[in-house]
Amino acid sequence: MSLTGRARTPSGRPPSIRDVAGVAGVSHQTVSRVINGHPSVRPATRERVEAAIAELGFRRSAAAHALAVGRVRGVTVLTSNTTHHGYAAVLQGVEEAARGASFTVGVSVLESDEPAVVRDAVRRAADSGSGLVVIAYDRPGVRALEAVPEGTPMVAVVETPDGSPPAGSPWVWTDDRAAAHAVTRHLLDLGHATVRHLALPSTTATPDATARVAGWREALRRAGAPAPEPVVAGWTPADGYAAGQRLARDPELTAVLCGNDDLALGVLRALREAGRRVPEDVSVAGFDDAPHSAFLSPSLTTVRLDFAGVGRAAFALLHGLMEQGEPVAPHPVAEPVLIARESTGPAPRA
Amino acid sequence: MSLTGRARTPSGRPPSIRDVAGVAGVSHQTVSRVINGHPSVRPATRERVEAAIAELGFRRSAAAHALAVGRVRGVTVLTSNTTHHGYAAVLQGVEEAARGASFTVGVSVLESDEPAVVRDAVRRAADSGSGLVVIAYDRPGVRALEAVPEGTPMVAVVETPDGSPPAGSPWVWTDDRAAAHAVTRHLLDLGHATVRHLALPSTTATPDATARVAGWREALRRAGAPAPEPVVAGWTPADGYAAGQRLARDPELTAVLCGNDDLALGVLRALREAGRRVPEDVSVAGFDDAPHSAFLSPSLTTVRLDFAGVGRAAFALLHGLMEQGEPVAPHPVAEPVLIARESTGPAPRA
DNA sequence: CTGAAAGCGCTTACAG
DNA sequence: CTGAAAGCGCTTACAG
Repeated sequence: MSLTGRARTPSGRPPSIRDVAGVAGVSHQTVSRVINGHPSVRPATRERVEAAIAELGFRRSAAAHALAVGRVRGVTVLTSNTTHHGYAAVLQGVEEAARGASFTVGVSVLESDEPAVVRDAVRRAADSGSGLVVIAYDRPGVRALEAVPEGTPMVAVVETPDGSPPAGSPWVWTDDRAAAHAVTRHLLDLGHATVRHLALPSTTATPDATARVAGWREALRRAGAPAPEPVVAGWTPADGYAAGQRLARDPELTAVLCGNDDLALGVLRALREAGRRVPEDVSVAGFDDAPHSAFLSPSLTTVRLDFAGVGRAAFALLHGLMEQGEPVAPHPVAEPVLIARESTGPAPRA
Repeated sequence: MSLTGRARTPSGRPPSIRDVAGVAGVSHQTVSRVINGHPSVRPATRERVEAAIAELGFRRSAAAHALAVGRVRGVTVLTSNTTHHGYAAVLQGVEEAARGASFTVGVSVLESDEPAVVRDAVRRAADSGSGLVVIAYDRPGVRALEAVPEGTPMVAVVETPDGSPPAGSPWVWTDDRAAAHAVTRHLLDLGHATVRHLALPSTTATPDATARVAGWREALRRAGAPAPEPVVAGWTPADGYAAGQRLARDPELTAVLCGNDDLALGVLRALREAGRRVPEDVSVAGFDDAPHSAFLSPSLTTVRLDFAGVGRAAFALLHGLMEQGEPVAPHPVAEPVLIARESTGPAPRA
């Protein structure tokens, strides 16, 4: 028996349950019972079968299993992106949990929110017979959510849990609203008259529908501070840099909350180039606590979000859906936590 | 016919080629010919079949197809990590190319280089019947490479193309050696007496086996510069920070080449805290040109590596292997290019 | 507790 | 150019 590959029968193909049955002196049906942990198999029989399995290096054919049962022990993640911190960390969490459950994990990226593109991706994912985790942090994701055929086991990773979840399809989210509220509050407490917001692209027509924008606006309202229009920037450091250059021209600007840490990184650079010191002249806060944020100069005030936890929770829910056929109690996800660092400070005196 | 889900036959299950055959008035075998683009089908027949396919919303069962042909139109990426820039970008490239070829993409992470862990992951990936792309930038990846059963279509993404590739399993790489040589040369040309190197963890027992270390050392040797021991740091900003704190104590230090941009980011922070200015006192260079590197302060001198291109090339090779059964000419991957920015400058005068 | 039969939805020769 | 038969490797009732 080879240490690495699957053993081969004399005929050259990998051993099937029939080969195992032959060696163990039972029917292939009994072999099926053993590999599925069916209770009614005599211990002695079970042992003979297990010995034969080990001897032949038998491994169940995933394809045959899938064909027979009509479903696959796998999850595919539908997402518009695999490299931005939040997305990548959710994917990481899903993979980790799926691996623990011996589930296969697939990835399918949504290149745009065009109906044809989204429909195709969703179809292919659903056709594979696996369960779905769709990351609906953006337009393509939200569209994909809507395109998932009924009956497909799915869990959605969303920013805001409003609207109504498709029947039987649970949602997982971090409390971005509370998080945004907390950072904004932190800035206000430092004496800033108001806080500008550099927003991520919205999932909907109205930017206010996103939890981050809503939390920020609410904190402003409660404090009686003016609420300037949020500016939609993008996702990347380059986007933050571009938006930051515009913001830097505003002499009133003393505090800005960015939709994620990458935007904040770009803003930091733009402000420095414009000769505005952080945090002496302008305070900058991010969102997510990406791995590099603690090491920037100045280090970045942000709010830590447990994206990997979200991914693990999403898988746990999906697993419940697929194995028990019933929704399960959601896995707990860590609360967002404010991480105050060097990039925020007292408002400059007027 | 539903716009989203697969249509259902009256019996409640998705339509099979037999259902299509019934509607088109042909045998299911002819339907199979049509969906596989077999040439010998009368145009009129083909049209009838295609109409029936559209009418029923037929989609071939991936499981049945896989069972019949013994292989799956899919690729699974074996990797120790999915979030670090290089790994994430390779994955992104593979996914992009695979999607274009209607291949499924799976991800399996290697949690450690323990034989049992690696063997398990490789087995499961191979069992799925898909082709394999293994990212062998580190120990777990290299171990996985060795554990792939013969006969499994595979392509390896490696740092250095030495040793011997498993028969019929092509390699893809960027020329890290030349890249490291170029950055080191850049630093030497700026008048630095020598260049320290903060290395990524090695894939082997001897750090010199890695292309980046080799290129750096060669540039030093050619210039007749002393070659201080490389220090193995890790992968993350936190690792770079820790190593940077130690380096910062060395009064001789004027130039450091980091194994990647994340390490460099941490080093930048450590140097600043130690009161050593970049680039006036110490020049710092990275490797990879990660998305944030241009926006740091100072912006980071680095070398751009086309990881996504590597991923696309890896898939192209695998695709050739799986469809033509023969190795194919490698897809071109962009040459590394030196990006000189603010973090490197003339050596300070002694 | 165990086995013989039928079926999951395709493809691969083999006829014609 | 098209169809009837057998098979891919499992699971799901149904008997006993």
